[in-house]
Amino acid sequence: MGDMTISHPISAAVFLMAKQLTEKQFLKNYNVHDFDVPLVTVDMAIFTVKEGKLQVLVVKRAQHPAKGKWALPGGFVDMTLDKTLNDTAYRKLKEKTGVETSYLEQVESFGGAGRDPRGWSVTVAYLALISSDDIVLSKDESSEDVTWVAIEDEGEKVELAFDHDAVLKACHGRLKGKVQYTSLPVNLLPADFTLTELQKTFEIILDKSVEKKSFRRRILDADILEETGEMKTGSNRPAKLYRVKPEGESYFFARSLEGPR
Amino acid sequence: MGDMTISHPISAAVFLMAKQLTEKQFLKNYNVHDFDVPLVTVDMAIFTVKEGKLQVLVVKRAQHPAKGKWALPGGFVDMTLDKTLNDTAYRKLKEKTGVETSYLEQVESFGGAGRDPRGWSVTVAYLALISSDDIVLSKDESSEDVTWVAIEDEGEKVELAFDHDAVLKACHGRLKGKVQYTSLPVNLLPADFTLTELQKTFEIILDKSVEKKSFRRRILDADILEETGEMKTGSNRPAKLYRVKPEGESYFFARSLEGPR
DNA sequence: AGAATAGTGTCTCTCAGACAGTATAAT
DNA sequence: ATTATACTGTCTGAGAGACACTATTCT
Repeated sequence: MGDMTISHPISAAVFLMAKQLTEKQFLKNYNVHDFDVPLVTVDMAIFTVKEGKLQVLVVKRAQHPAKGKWALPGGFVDMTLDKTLNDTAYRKLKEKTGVETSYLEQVESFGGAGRDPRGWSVTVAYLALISSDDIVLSKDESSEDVTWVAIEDEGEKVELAFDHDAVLKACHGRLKGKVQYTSLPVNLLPADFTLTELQKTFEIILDKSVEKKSFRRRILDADILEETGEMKTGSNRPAKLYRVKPEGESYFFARSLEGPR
Repeated sequence: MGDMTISHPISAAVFLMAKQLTEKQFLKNYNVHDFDVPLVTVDMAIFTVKEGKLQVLVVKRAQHPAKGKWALPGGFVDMTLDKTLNDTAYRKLKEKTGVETSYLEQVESFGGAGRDPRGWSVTVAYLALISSDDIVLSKDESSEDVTWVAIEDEGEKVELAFDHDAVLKACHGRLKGKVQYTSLPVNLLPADFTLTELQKTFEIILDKSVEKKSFRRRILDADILEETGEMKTGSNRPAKLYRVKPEGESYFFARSLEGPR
């Protein structure tokens, strides 16, 4: 394809013409390719709790750049498929995990000249939470491998391509922060769960223990769960099963968990 | 970060070649303009408190598209001037207000096919807080007018171009949300201020009154301010002047302001 | 002196932490 | 019966709200 780029940032001709045109005429003459523009991607930190650990999904890149390196799943906005950035995020989530519905939240955008060797680029980072039950990992032509890696608190283990260490850190930070004063972790569990399971999930993310009575009081008083009527057996005393009430997935508490005195 | 998706937008030729190339060769052949890419802009909600009201800076667009309409200040990332998105934001803030340092926070990115008539576009929204003392408004060739408009809570008055109503709403929402549990409003005041002035600022943003004693206890116990030693005279009893300690500008409280019982 | 604004004393209320106690299952 | 897990009772303490009180300046 011929390179018709005019150097940064706007051609003088186009600029001057713009002045006396109607909007319609202006748009007719407007061509994105007259500019140097950043690349735009969406990258995701898809978290789950598995084997008692908070884990994040990474893919091994099958293609340049950073071929063979681990990275957060993501990709270019597809201007034909995606009406919004959220669409891109949902599409990527679906492609990698098969999951349709789960908690999705935009975290932060990273942009700069140095973060991708292809040039000035912007990535919009998303955070996704899914139950490890729901997942069937699947790779596509862009990744030669997909796997979960545990987040060992302070210093994630696998080294990631591009600036994905920073992206992951931002997403992990957001998750940890919000767990202090929201009910977010309900989105990491299957539809029905016990209070002990929920508490364990909080503890894993916060990487500290939570006092049982306070926890139950807090969650139950918030009135965001309802009993399913079923019990979970298998351990010793059976435990009540709960499910999230509609709208209960992102309750905000007025007070943060404070941790031990 | 991006994998090379085959479908639109990449040319099949480039894609096939990529497969057996080294990264160096790949990058040599890589050209941003082979793709249809979104436009990327930064837009800002610059807030200040003036005349007892929370106000936001808007500019009247001097050029297409949306010529003659009010909009949030912003513009394209300048790939030569800006090393990161934050640089773009700082540059825009400086251009419009002359302010160098103030509180700046990335809020959310908005992307979609319909939000700008020039095509699929992404804007990274930033929130800035400045003291109304520091400002000298200045327009440039992109705006024919610049002004402050009061945010009349629930339903901002001036109608904004593009989807800037939504962008402003997101920024305003973030501000209001964080004022519940942070010390953010200190960034809206001049360097030295009294506790009453600070309280008033909180009240203006929250659009509700705050109890005096609780407020002073909360702020003082947080240990984020220091006395300047000076007093502010002019009203009746003089008031102690305080300034923000280093690192005190974004203190997080463990409990939210709760409002009247 | 009276008005206005700055600043304090102190009570109540809510909710998190602590921790011991009770309940119900598996073995 | 013992053990393991689920669940509760109830005390303490931190910090927010309420509101009356004192302090210092102005007119």
